[in-house]
Amino acid sequence: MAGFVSHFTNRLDAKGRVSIPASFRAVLAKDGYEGLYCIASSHSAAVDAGGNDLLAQIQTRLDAFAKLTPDHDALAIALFGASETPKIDGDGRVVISDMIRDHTGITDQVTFAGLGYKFQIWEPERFREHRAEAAKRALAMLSGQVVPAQAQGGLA
Amino acid sequence: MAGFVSHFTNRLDAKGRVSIPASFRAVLAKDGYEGLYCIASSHSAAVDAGGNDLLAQIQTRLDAFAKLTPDHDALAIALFGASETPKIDGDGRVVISDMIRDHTGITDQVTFAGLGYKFQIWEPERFREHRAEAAKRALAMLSGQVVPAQAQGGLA
DNA sequence: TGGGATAACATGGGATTTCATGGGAGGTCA
DNA sequence: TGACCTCCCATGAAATCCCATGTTATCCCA
Repeated sequence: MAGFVSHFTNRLDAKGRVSIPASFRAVLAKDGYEGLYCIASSHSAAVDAGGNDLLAQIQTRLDAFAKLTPDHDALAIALFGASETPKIDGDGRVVISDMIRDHTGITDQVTFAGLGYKFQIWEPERFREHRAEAAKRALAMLSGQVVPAQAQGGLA
Repeated sequence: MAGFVSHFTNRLDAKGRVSIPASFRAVLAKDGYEGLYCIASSHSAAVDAGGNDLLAQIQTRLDAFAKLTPDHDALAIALFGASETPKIDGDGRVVISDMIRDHTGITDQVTFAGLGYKFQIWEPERFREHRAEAAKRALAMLSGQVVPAQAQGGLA
């Protein structure tokens, strides 16, 4: 399975719910995580979302520090404090929380963008801009003008 | 399960009680600990809280020193002396003790912040400040500017 | 290959449950 | 006897469940 692929835009209803794209739900089901794990992206107006795979990435970052130390506490607050685990209802929908609205600027529509091991939640217009920008960078990278950074880059 | 995730702010009632967020109660129930284990954080104006998982971490710290030694005694007094095990009532509430008020500055509202294996109890305003600070540190840590301390580092 | 039958899916809304919060009554300890 | 602590019930708001509907994509058979 290719993971979370492609992008979709769905409407928010009067109760603040959106349908998660069916293909993304299928990936989540295979991953085995109950519900959805969401965390505000530290470097863009998007929210990262996924299941156990995404959670494992974050846990790995935390495990580099010993528990009960100031470093571990600070990192855990920064990561888990900016996280949420909304439930997915029987129809495959989640409610968009205030935290997500604030961080993304979402009002009445939501764009879901697949990134393989996770997907992102965007306000549609901002996603369009971000995507155009990303396309430029991708072109530069694929043409060899940018050298891959060593692992240890920022989260996500 | 991701453990204690996200953060919530609840109001203290006239009797000094607060509701523990339902999602945190669910984690505690799964953990199997009866009640709640609380210990003042040694490095911030917060109180660490959790169940068996937190208790095990503390025990591990203690086990690094041989029993019957002055070091072990001192650490045990420091740790357990700053601890409490408040009861959780039938509605999922606990009474905020004087020790917690003194250590956190809580007056009429309480913020619960998830850190995975434990959660912290904060005075809302102090939590906001601490979180902003933690976000900065996290960025530095994740970008590799801070070297992870080896497990077994000081309790700080 | 065309086109109708079927299934999947996003969306809307009513009904129900959960949850945080407030307050009363009985019990306990000093 | 009075302050405090449990246990229990009440309530309003918010979250969740469940069913309905229209539209689009998929399937199937001639």
